[in-house]
Amino acid sequence: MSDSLGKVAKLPTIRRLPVYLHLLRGLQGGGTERVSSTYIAEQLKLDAVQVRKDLSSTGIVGKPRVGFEVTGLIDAIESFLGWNNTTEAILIGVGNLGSALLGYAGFMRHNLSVVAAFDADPQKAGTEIAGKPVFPMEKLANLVHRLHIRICILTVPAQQAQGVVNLLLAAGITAIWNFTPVALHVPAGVIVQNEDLAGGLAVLSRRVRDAETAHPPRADESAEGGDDAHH
Amino acid sequence: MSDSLGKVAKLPTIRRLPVYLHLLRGLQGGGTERVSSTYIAEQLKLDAVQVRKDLSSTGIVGKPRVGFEVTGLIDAIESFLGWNNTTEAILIGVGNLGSALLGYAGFMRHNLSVVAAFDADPQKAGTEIAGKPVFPMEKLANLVHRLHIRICILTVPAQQAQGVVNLLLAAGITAIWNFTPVALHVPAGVIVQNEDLAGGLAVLSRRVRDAETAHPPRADESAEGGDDAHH
DNA sequence: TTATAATAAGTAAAAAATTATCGATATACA
DNA sequence: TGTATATCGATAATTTTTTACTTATTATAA
Repeated sequence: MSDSLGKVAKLPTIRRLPVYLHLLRGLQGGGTERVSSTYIAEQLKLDAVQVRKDLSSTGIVGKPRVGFEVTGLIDAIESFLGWNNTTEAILIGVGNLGSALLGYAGFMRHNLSVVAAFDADPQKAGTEIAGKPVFPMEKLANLVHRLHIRICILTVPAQQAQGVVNLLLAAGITAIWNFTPVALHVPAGVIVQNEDLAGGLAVLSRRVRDAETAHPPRADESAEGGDDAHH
Repeated sequence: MSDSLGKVAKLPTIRRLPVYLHLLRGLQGGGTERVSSTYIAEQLKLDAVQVRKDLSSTGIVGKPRVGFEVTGLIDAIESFLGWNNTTEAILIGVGNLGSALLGYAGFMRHNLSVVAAFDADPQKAGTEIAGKPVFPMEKLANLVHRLHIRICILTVPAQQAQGVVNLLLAAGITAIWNFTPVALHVPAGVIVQNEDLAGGLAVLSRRVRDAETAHPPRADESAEGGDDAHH
């Protein structure tokens, strides 16, 4: 029921925290010092009670009639997520998606630093992408060991996913951010976070399909009804 | 309670459907004709009852002692998601992530076809990325209108997100797959599917942090305890 | 100093999602 | 032909998540 820092927060809450963080950083940049749950809820189209509950799970407390300190909130969320100190990670599979993630500035803002990339294609070894060196797979074990890397971003083709994971496990990786559609097989204690884009596309597709069957598309355009939900 | 095709399925179920689909396609490729919920659950580390419930929401029925027809299941899931006929979409913002998504073969497998990309940078206009033409923003309205495009993949920088969305709405777009961390403001009836990667990273970070506080990391490696959950 | 209004926080209720239980059915095998 | 067993489907129980409601606190202004 209690946690080392803040209370227990469940998955949907944790997923919303970065959204709050983004809004709060914007407010901070604009010089705002305090913010109410009501305001946040309005901006994010959420329920004010839910906002308060989410925020309270990070351990922060607000003042009645005043709201929350923007800076304090940001700190609380960041420390709750472990985003206040940099974590190093590697990335495997420098294809389309892998290359994009290497260049994705968002990571640094969230204090995940990709220190090296790997690819099975010998052509890619020795090159740099977005300033990150790409190594051949043979160097994986050594480098992971030497730098004490724990986290790996996995962006290899589906066919190779499990094979690569076996190498990762042998090298000592304990957390995998899995962008492949494969259900990875790992021993207990190894964290796998699945981030298959197909899931989001499925939800979008279904909602589009529902909207269309509700009011079939005609030659002219239309834009009413339906609903805008969060994932 | 009932739907035009299949029963109502809630978000978590819909998110799992592509995972089933991936497994089923693999089985189909291997020549397997029938599969049981028990087997699927085992492979995907899910509960067999949940698998049956998920599948039943697509309208398919299985046979006791036999299981489900692999091909029938694939068809059912695809048609439930609207993935049996191609939908055309555009993409806006040809940065790192946008370029990657343009080249992401996964889309075609899911019958979402990106027919054109747009970018505010005039340098990029006229080029091609992954075989897709990149146009300047001025051509947006005309092209969307002419091709009756409804769906847009949004991969622009956060600062420009809402501005671009306003253009999209004016052009007649009714569904946005939003890869920015911005809470978009759209009128009722327009579908926004948020796909911020920060949410997944937050869950991963928190799980790593939890695992570390549970058994603090020492100089040597370790890999026990914890749990491997789906998002 | 007191009244008022905005807001947080705690408690309770409702809804959604997951997991468990049980009966029915179809195949395999004696 | 009859029996055993794997599997589905439906119902129920549990847990999680969201929403609603009530109480308490604090700044503001009369």
